[in-house]
Amino acid sequence: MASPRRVGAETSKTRATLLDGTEQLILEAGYAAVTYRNVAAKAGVTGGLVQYYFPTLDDLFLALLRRRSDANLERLLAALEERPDEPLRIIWEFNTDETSAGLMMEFLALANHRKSIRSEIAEVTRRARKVQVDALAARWPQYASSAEGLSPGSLLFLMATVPKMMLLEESVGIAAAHHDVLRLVEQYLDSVEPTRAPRRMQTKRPAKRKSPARRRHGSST
Amino acid sequence: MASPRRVGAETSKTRATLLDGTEQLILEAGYAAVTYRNVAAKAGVTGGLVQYYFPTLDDLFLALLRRRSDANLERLLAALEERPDEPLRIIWEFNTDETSAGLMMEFLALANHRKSIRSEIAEVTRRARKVQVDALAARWPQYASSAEGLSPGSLLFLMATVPKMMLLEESVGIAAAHHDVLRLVEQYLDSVEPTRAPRRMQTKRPAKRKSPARRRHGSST
DNA sequence: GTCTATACGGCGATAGAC
DNA sequence: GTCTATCGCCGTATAGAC
Repeated sequence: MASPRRVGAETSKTRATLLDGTEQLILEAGYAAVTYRNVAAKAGVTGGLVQYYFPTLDDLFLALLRRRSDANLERLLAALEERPDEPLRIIWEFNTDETSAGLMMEFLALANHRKSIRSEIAEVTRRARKVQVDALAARWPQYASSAEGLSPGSLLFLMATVPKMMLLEESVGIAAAHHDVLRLVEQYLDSVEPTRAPRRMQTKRPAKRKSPARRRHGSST
Repeated sequence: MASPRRVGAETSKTRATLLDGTEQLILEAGYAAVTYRNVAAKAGVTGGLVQYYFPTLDDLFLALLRRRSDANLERLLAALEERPDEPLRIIWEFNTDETSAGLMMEFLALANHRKSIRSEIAEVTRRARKVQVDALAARWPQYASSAEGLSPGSLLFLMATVPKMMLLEESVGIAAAHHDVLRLVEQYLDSVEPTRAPRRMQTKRPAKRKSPARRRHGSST
């Protein structure tokens, strides 16, 4: 039925390089800049070769989305295991990661007119949400009292959604009240999830786990 | 400097029809479906004529965005004047409007790779935010006590942003915790903004101002 | 398994005919 | 005010070289 076209191996180094370049391209110029010719130029190969590994652009986007979200999920699980006493801070930081949020927003936009992306986005989001909501539910008494009617799901929705919306707005140049919101959240985090070293010299938050700098290779960040 | 190309009159009826069709096209199939050929086919004219009125696709998108956001702002101002005692409910309803939110999300996505859209989106968002934040600030004592550190700006951010994020997620098929969040918000609205008829027979919210149904012509909804 | 060359129809955009 | 012709770039498909 489906075309018996030949496709490059998933373990190919070239394939990984193409994915790296595509990711960079999306971050720099938006998903619309992802064309066979652009991706090929970035990697110094021909367009046909890109097509050899990714027969359609959907295949390329999908591979990229999967690679990125698998890495993200791993990162999330590692952090939750490493700092079991502050899941909410981890959730906030996880959803504040600029690179991932930027990429995810591009994919969300892509989802509007590429069905294959839509279902995959829904799937990976559900997976990530489940991990996070379970982490909150496990220590729910700690958070339950903070607002009447609050559930693990709704708290997670806010903590996952608000930073993404802030990043989205910032990307078009709107920053109204973002600072206020940030203060509000940090205040809330301090109250429901006091850190082991309760007071620092500054009002600064405890350091991020890792620099969010863009590495060229995909398995981190 | 700029090209001295000929452009159709802004008052043209054909022009308005083209805008209507484009809006419909975006809602049905995403902004990527907006091509001269598609828009022309929908209106039963030739692609060249569409280009006569909108020399570039940017011009078309921009005209659409302006028309829609002007209408929205008018609608918002009218509602605030009509029900001066419940600005927060109005803000929530305003940002929950499906058609507008869907359109705005498409434009937000578009903004990622069309600079002209980006700046216009920022501009209209700022205008709408200002109207809303002023409405809240005017009766701030009523809301100030609900959470420590809450400011008109941050409350508005949440009330404007949360429903949009819910609609965005729903559009890709995610509904996790949305019901919980909705309950939470309604509970909050009831507490800080009790309606004049304080208790109904049902738990139902007071009726929406207007059906959000899609009209063919753009000056409403 | 990897990679190149070439072809096709649809696209945005431009210039200019009617 | 309306419409056609044309240009260069796009995704995609295929055939075949190494």
